[in-house]
Amino acid sequence: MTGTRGVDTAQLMELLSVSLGAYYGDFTVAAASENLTASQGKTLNVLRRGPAAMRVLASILSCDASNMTGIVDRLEKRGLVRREPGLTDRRVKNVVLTDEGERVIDVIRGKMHTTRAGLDNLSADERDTLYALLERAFTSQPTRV
Amino acid sequence: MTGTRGVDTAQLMELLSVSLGAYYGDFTVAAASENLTASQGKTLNVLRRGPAAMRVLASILSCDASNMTGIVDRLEKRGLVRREPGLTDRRVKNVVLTDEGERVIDVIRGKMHTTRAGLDNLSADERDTLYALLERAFTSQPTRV
DNA sequence: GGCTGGTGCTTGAAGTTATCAAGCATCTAG
DNA sequence: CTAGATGCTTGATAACTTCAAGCACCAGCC
Repeated sequence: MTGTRGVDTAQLMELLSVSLGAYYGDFTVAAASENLTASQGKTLNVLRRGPAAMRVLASILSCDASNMTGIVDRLEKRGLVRREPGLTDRRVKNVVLTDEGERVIDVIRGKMHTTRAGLDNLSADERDTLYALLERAFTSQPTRV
Repeated sequence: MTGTRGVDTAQLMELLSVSLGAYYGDFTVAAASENLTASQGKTLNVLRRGPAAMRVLASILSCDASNMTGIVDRLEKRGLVRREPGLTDRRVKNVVLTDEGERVIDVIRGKMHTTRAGLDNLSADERDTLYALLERAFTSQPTRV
């Protein structure tokens, strides 16, 4: 039962922007409830996967490296993150979540009720399908390397 | 047919953040190529559906109404947008795309090559499925309120 | 060794975004 | 007509964002 209708790419991209807006709004409100800006929240969210160098963070967040300096400064001042010198390359600063930072981002994720409720409109099979489609469309290579 | 099975909500939300991050980065780069910030581009993108009052724009973009004033000011100064007084309510300012504004947002959409290429990894049926799933998950239908 | 070029991060300047409090104009209810 | 609510703007303050410039470090090369 796939063929809902003949959706063209433009319509799909339009719906993507709407979906992004809904997700982003949900995330922003959740981050604000922990007194974090959207950019700070996004940074914690990326770091939840593991430590990352400044320039890697900048690349993932699609911003200039110099911008990350200020964002990480403020997160570090709050004790949510810390900089560790790179082992092999001393120019590199690896940014690591502190325990408190990990706690905060998990709280934020838990507060994304709108997104969670939306996904609950799908069955388990449908969520699997959505996962597989997003993975093919948006990740260069599947997680199953 | 990747056949990923048993995906929990947390994994799906993680992939959503990655996917929407990729879309956002693609959009931001495309907007920058037309000398627009991400917020300005998002505003034009919303207006592509039709005119909208300031407070409606603020609501869709999840920001304070006072913030829209500045963004629309700058777009208006460039001739991409214009304010029109509301017909029934004179407090309302309806923001309308100019022909030039319409041209610019269409150019930006056309430059989102990464997203387009990703969607091209899916078959027509799969795109229909993705559309239906995103619609169910992210657009709030007044089904039973 | 010492040079040279390239990379990773930070600083400073300038503009944009974001929120809040306050204000004006207008609408609506009573 | 008055009172309260709504739509938008202004001003203040902080954060974000980019760019150019600079420092520290790495790599290759004579």
